[in-house]
Amino acid sequence: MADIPIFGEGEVDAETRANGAAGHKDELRLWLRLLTCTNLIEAEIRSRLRSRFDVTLPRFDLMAQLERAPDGMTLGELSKRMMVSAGNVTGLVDRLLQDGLLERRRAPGDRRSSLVRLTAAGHDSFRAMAEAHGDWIGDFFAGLGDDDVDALMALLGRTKASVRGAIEGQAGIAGEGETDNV
Amino acid sequence: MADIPIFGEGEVDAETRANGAAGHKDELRLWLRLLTCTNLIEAEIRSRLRSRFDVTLPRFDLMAQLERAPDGMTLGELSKRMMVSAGNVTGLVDRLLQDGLLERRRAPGDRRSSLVRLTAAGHDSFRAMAEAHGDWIGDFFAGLGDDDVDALMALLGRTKASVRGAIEGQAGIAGEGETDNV
DNA sequence: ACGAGATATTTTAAGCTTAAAATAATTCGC
DNA sequence: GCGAATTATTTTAAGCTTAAAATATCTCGT
Repeated sequence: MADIPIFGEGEVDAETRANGAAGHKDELRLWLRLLTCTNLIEAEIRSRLRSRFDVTLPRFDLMAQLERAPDGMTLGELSKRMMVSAGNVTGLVDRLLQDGLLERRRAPGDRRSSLVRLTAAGHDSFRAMAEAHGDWIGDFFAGLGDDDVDALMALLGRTKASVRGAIEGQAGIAGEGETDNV
Repeated sequence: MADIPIFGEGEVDAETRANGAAGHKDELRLWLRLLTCTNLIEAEIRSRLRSRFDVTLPRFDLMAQLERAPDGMTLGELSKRMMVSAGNVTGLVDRLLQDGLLERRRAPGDRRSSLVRLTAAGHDSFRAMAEAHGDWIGDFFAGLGDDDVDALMALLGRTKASVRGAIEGQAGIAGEGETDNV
């Protein structure tokens, strides 16, 4: 098997070869474009955070989660919200503690877990970064009109739902109750 | 400075606080949604590649670049196309060589660089993965109609242009000649 | 109160990633 | 040809990331 095309669809050969047998060419191109957009933005944010604030993106993300939780948050909750592993959070928190941006205390009712929150320094530091970050994002999307932004939001909302459907309900459990938090 | 709101825009307070002073709320939400979609898909691909093919996503990406270059490609070219650092490619190539999926030879006219390409085993291995990969992508976007896919492609195209404009031409060099390769 | 299972976190091992410094080879101007 | 600047790659140091195993604690049924 191999050399003989099963379906004849015009210029299938070269395209299908990079594709697998089924016809997912458009979706594949869409995925690559989505990935390119995200990587482009993410790399630039990463680079600016590093050069202008000497901070990594994961650290910024963690601080962003904490900024609206004045009473602190458990590592487990951070892990869930950031969609990263628990071990990852352990390391990030360690390093932020060393930098004096976070403080940690035992959780009141549960000796297994602890709460972390921003220190005053951490809060100030984050506020400065967040302001710049917001401006950068504004600039990145400045070439889109309000209607484009709305349309993209809607389409990405459908995309997210489609992906979640494909991942979770392999057999079709549709109306997920998950709070969207993004 | 700080406590006194400069503009009064209704429910500004809570929103602006997470936002910086300017009004980038919608763009910020758009960015987070874009990021969520991409992360969702990427994490699932990563997980399936690992569990079903025992391969990492960077390795898969590298092999994908090589698949259409039967005569091989330099590490520098791989670095450019994959949009990762040169040192990164060095390590990936090393590991793929060890696994027998790549072969390496000196570049004909330039003793600084070398060419790598897929071995027969690497090619076979990639083809199997690429077929599954294409199917997964098809499933992830199955909830979108053809019109949605087209609309997304177009909007993401504009987004990419907007971001590149914001990054490169800080002062406005618009019509970049770059081949898009994605 | 006991123990089984669940939950929160840490540790470990391996790999990915980058920026910056180090090597090595090429190109180009003169 | 010589040397300076450029280019290709590797090395290094630091941090990010994950899955899986290990700890510690909690919850619940009985």
